[in-house]
Amino acid sequence: MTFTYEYARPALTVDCAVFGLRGDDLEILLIQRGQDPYAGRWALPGGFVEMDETIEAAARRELAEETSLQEVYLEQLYTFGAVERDPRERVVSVAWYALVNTDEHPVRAQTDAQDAGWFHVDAVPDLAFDHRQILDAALDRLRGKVRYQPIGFELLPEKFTLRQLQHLYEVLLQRPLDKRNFRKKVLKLGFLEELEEWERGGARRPARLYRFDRSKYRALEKEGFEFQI
Amino acid sequence: MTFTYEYARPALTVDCAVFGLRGDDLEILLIQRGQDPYAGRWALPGGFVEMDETIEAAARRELAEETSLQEVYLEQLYTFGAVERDPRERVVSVAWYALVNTDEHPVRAQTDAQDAGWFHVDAVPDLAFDHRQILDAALDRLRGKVRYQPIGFELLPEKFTLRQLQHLYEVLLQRPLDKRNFRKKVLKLGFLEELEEWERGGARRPARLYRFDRSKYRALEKEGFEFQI
DNA sequence: CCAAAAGTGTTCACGGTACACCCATGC
DNA sequence: GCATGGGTGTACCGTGAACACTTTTGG
Repeated sequence: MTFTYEYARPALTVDCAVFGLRGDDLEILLIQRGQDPYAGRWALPGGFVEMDETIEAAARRELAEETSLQEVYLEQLYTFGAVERDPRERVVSVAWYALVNTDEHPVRAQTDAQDAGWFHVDAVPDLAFDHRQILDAALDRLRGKVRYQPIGFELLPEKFTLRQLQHLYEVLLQRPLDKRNFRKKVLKLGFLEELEEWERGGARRPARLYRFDRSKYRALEKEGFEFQI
Repeated sequence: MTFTYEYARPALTVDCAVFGLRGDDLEILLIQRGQDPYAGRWALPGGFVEMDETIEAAARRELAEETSLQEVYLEQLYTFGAVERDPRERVVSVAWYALVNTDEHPVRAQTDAQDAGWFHVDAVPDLAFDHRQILDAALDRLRGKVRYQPIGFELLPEKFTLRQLQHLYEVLLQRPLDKRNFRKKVLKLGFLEELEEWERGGARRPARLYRFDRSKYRALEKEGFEFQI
């Protein structure tokens, strides 16, 4: 079956830059392409938009198909439409970025992908298409947005220590933060729920666990409150 | 001539939310559609992306064709891809917003459009498609971005008074600003060039003119400087 | 000389930053 | 008991906010 139109149309795809925090590193999820063009090359997960799904649904479907990720934080980044960005034909791609907690979201290679894996964002191999450019745009967006929107929590487990949260900001902002000032500031914001639970397993004093309270955040937001880290 | 593909493809369009400052008001440029669907309805200027142009080029071309605007500040906003957003068939639209100085950019209706006109952003008629949603997203973006990026100058003439600049921020942020504090702050930023020229024609004391110094701004930006209003 | 907007400084409160030590736990 | 990271408070400085009068011009 084929489809015929009066005017030529670009193909429409989605691509996803998926970020995760692993130990001390900010990592990006890549798949190794199984088919031409760029067979064998690493690339962002993505694929064609179907006619009966929104573009966001297409992004989620491709993530699930290629990497088995589900229910991640996903936000539209930018649409890339250079004429020659795909060597086969004109392809316009709506890029998204996703944030996942690598503990709660294990990843495995699926259809279309030979392999899938996490790479330190500073040690990414040559990528297919213009995916390097997409990745850079996603990193810029993430680093800018994390300072005034509570998206960093998406990279952490549901319950986390203040040390983990501080470390996350240090990795994203690429500068050290003062422990006492960070704690004061973030607790004063008023949307962290202090739990009666403590970290386990380390050879040291266990740290208290906190949880991001979305409803409290939304309430504060409505009152015109703004934060900045 | 027709074009045939193995898989169905959405049509791809661009739509532009063009903002201008007119007197005391923030206005949006609309065209009145000459053809179905929504013939006679007001809409954002826009149209189909051609195969040999980038999506940004498509946005600029449509603006020129429908409203005769050229060389405006243009930035990608968001891509709208709801399945039923166009009653004819599946159409995905890359939305852009533009900022123009209404004095230096007169507007007139061109091809496809019966008419073109400026509307106060709080008095916009029913719009075609999902253009109301696009306009709201553009307004949010503009109001957010103007606070920490020097895009407001795009709405003013090249030479402007501090009064005009303050007024611009008051209109965009929808709150009054203190004259003395505003002047102190904005002059201290260091990227306004104080001219030896003065306003003309008013029945009052003429105000000094200033100019936004882009190269000075870029230099400050490189040093890690950030502003916030 | 009158109306209208231009232009200008100081005080105060708050938040950001710098900075060092004791405490609790596991081994 | 010792190593490791958890947890805490204070002093200073710079920025943001509040606030009112004099000056200049055109008519």
